[in-house]
Amino acid sequence: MNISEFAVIAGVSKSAVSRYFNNGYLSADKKEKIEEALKKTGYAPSAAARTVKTRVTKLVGVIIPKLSSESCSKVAEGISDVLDAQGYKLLLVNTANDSHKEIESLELFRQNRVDGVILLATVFSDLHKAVMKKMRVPFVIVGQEMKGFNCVCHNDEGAAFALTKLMIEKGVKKPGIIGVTRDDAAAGAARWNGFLNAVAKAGLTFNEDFSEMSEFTMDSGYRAAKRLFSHRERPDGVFCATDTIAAGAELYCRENGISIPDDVMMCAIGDSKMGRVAYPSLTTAHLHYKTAGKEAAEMLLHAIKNGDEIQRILQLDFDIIERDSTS
Amino acid sequence: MNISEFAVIAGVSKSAVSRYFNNGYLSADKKEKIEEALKKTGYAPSAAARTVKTRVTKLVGVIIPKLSSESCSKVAEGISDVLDAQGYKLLLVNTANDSHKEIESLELFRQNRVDGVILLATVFSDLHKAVMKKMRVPFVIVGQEMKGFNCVCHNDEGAAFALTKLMIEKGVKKPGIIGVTRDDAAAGAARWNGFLNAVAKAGLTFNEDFSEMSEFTMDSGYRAAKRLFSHRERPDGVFCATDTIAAGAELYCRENGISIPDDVMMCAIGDSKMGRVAYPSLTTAHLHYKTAGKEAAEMLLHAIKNGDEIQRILQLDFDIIERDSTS
DNA sequence: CTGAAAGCGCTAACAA
DNA sequence: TTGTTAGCGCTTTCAG
Repeated sequence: MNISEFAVIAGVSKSAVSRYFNNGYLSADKKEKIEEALKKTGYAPSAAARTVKTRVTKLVGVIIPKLSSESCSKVAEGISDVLDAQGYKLLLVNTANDSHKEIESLELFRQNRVDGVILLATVFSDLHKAVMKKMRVPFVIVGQEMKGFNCVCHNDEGAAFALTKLMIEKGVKKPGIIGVTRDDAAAGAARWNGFLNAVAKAGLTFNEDFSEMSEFTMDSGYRAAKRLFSHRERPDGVFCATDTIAAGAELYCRENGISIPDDVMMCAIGDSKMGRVAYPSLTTAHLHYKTAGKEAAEMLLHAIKNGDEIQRILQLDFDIIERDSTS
Repeated sequence: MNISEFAVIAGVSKSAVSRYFNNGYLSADKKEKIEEALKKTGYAPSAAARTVKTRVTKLVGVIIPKLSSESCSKVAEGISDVLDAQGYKLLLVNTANDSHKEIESLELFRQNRVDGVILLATVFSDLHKAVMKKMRVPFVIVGQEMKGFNCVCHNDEGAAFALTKLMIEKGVKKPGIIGVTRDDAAAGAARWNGFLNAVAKAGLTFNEDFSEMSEFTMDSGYRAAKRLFSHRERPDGVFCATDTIAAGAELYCRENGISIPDDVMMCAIGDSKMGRVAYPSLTTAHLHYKTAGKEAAEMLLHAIKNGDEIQRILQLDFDIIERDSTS
């Protein structure tokens, strides 16, 4: 059913119906008629037709690399919270870390005339940047700092620094690290830097044997720990890029009689639920994921409303949570 | 820019442009012209205008109660995987367990002429059912069985039964339970029933003191465990409705010198990451969340394509994962 | 294979 | 406060 048919049924004009759903410049009499007919017919105006006319969609495109990850889903929830409180709808794409899909999604968003885009960051190519520049709508990147774009990010380097410093203050002399690829600016590069800086600043020399690369999984963390502890000399404190990796590393230690924190301290970033439950419970840095999502959404809304050209970068601080793995 | 302006720039007719984006009933010459102009202008056709004309949206509405929960986000990921492989877009609403918001979302979906709706289930009111019936598009409910609707659900009762049976076979004589509200048909009622049936079938009598109610959080699980173990007599095996609850309960036990599995065995449903890391590692039932999401999406697509009137209920089985908490 | 033209469902002047 | 009317950007006959 369309507005004309519905208007006939309600016994009013098209305009009256349109006004009912918009301004409300309407007599009580007609209003009532419309409401009655609404109950009878279940008519709902077509958002598409309205969009053609008004050019407003109240749509925001959101790109998530991996919805099932704890951090991503928290950010997404934050975004959703503020966006739909403001009457915006979410067009959600889970790219599964496929950068080709990210580009496609951007095209999709353009066709759907989204009012803005929020992008959870992982690895950015030049193609990304080019396509992003081409979009004429406001953009917010979450989780990574990037020249020329609005960003909401975490203090990854600071958190890695603080955690490493903490271990050193607790007596660690031979710090080690299980990190991730530096292609990932936030979880990779920044956290490596924070770790390395803390080691240098403490006047310790960093033993290359005490560093391993890992994927973002427990199993990979487990295997990295295995490699790490296979050398004759062993670290007495390990910083892991993520809680998940640390959980795998703790598992390896437990299975191989390496005592945490006595033989080796351990800490990581993320404050996932896992870390609290792990044994020993994991010292970690809490990153405000949900808040990041909320802030990103608010930043986007601001940009949409004010057509801002000036970029903003918001960095959220972290909280260190000391638990048994460094006690 | 619209199709007419773009057509002028490309030096072809509107129709040619339209054909380019649809059939492709087009000479190579014009095709080339259009592609060139596309690069120059970055024109993208308006999905809304197309929808007004064709009445197809390729949109699916998805309602999630709590995006940041591990199980929900896995289901969502599964849904997303198959839906956007088929060119469908996701209109995502996180209702935060607010049933009022669920109803609103349905209205939103109707205005946006979604081709179908997937609803992650928690607690259903009559209002829900009424509104759902009113929608003229296919519907799939995930996580709960419900007469009159397509469903993809888990064998909650079977999993609870199997887990409880397992503990009893391992020597548990005084089984206890930390459950959730029966208003939740799946995580509540079904799992209670599975537990109770297993106890009865084993010829054991169930001591009312050995049952506690919990929310879906670790803290609540912790407190429930505290109450559970405050009686003079204690259970020697506890089934928890969810891994999260069990994690809280394990924490309580560890802090209070109650040894798992020696003093009390423990198990739960969900196979969350936490359970693997927990100490002792948690015996659990793996529910195929991501698969459920995929199946739901496929069921929906099927219904959309075939306009099926006949309801289907798909029940996914579980896998028992034995770990140290019942070893 | 192509272009002109009608019309999808709605909104927003405009004149009443 | 109301109804009439002219489009919004697109697709799709229809006649060439």
